[in-house]
Amino acid sequence: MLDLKAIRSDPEGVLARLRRRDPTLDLGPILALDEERRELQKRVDDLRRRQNEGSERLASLKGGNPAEREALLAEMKDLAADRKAAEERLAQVEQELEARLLELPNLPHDSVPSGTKEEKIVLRTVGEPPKFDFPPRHHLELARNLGLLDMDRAAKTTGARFPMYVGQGARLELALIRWMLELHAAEHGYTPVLPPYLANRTSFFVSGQLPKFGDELYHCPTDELFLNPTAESLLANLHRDEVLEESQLPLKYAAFTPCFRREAGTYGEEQRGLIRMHQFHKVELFHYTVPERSYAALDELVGHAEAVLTKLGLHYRVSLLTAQDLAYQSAKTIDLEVWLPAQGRYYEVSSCSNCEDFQARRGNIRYRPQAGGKPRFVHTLNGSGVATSRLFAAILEQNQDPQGRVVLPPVLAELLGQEVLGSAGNPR
RNA sequence: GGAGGGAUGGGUGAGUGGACGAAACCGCCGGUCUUGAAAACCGGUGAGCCGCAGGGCUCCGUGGGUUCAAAUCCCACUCCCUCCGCCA
Repeated sequence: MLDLKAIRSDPEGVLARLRRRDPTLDLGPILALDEERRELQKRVDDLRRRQNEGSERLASLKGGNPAEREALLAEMKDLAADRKAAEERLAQVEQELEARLLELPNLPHDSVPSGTKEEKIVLRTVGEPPKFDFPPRHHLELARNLGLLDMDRAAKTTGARFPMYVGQGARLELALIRWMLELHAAEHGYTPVLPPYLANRTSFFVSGQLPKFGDELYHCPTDELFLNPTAESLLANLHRDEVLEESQLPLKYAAFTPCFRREAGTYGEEQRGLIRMHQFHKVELFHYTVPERSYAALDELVGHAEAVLTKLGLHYRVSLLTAQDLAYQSAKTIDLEVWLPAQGRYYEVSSCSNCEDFQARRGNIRYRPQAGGKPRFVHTLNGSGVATSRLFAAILEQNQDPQGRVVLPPVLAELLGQEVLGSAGNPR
């Protein structure tokens, strides 16, 4: 949520920044509603004041002149009725204003380039794409042949685009998850979290999925709960309505959850294999920081996510998203994209964002400055560290051999106790 | 699922219709004392809206209601705790 005061004090400036992200955005209705709200508020305040004064007089009049008392009582009844009417209109205007404000996305940071999704800036490329003297196989083919995935039976039990990891596939997936969580906890100073996988409506308003992106969420209407689409939603609500001490900051959490997304729409080739699933696994990193530190924290966060890829020896690149490509709640986003040889392109496995005070404002998450003064909103950052269904796909494709086996990177070979997937003795 | 209890400021917690934005304690800030710190003592210290300001207004889980007037009375809901039942 944007700061209404900031909008009011510089509407043109705010609008210009918003339009870098979406040229169709408009502030007119919000400004008009704000104006109306303030007028109504003044009227209600004034009626209230008169009522408060009358009440005091009435209390002091006890046992006094009955006629005077009677007259005052009649006057007070009118006042109460007027106030009630004004309050009702005020409530309507406030509701409308709130709804419109909740629909506005965050302002892009000045360091974010203008442009469309396709115009993102590749900041650096790490490692080299592996060279194959044979046509690299698709991870789906590799996984099927090696008995790592059973997509057909997943389709039978659940439907298309749900993964079923089996055998060594299940072991590999779990090993990756556990290894990433340990890496962030032990080496990067994160507190590990296993949050609930469902959350209530309020939580998704705070994180920004609602009201605009409800279509993406799986909804359980009997209990009014939603399935977690990313642990960001949960972690952004951990300290909702709290006033933290500055000395506690930064708070850094690493959560593992499955992620559930309806992915309404079609995505062509991405629907094949593990690229775009309704359910995938992700270790999510989240920071609560003071505003002054949040952009330094973004760089650190990207580094923590990158460590996963470099330690696995994967080829990937780092991109800065343009204003039009930013997620709704983000002021600046840096993506990590891993190379999938069979597709001949890079796919996002991590998206690291600074949401500044956008989520903090929605969730009323503040901290008390050490130097004294009023509580201020914290800045929140999130990033995948990283999403594993795609990581799994990249490991298979980048490490395949001519026989269709997978030579595991040393880190994973140690975790699984074997160097090659598909070698003799591999349970099928 | 059944029965009961509860929700008050950064924290604990008192407060059952009119001077209550709210006792007390803790925490935090400032001061006295001290070479310095601690302790002790003194003072200050909730959040937000409107206004240039004086100032006004709101907020005691959420939403409604009663009343001239609600933290306080009534209704509904949410969450937490205890006990019983069921269950991995």
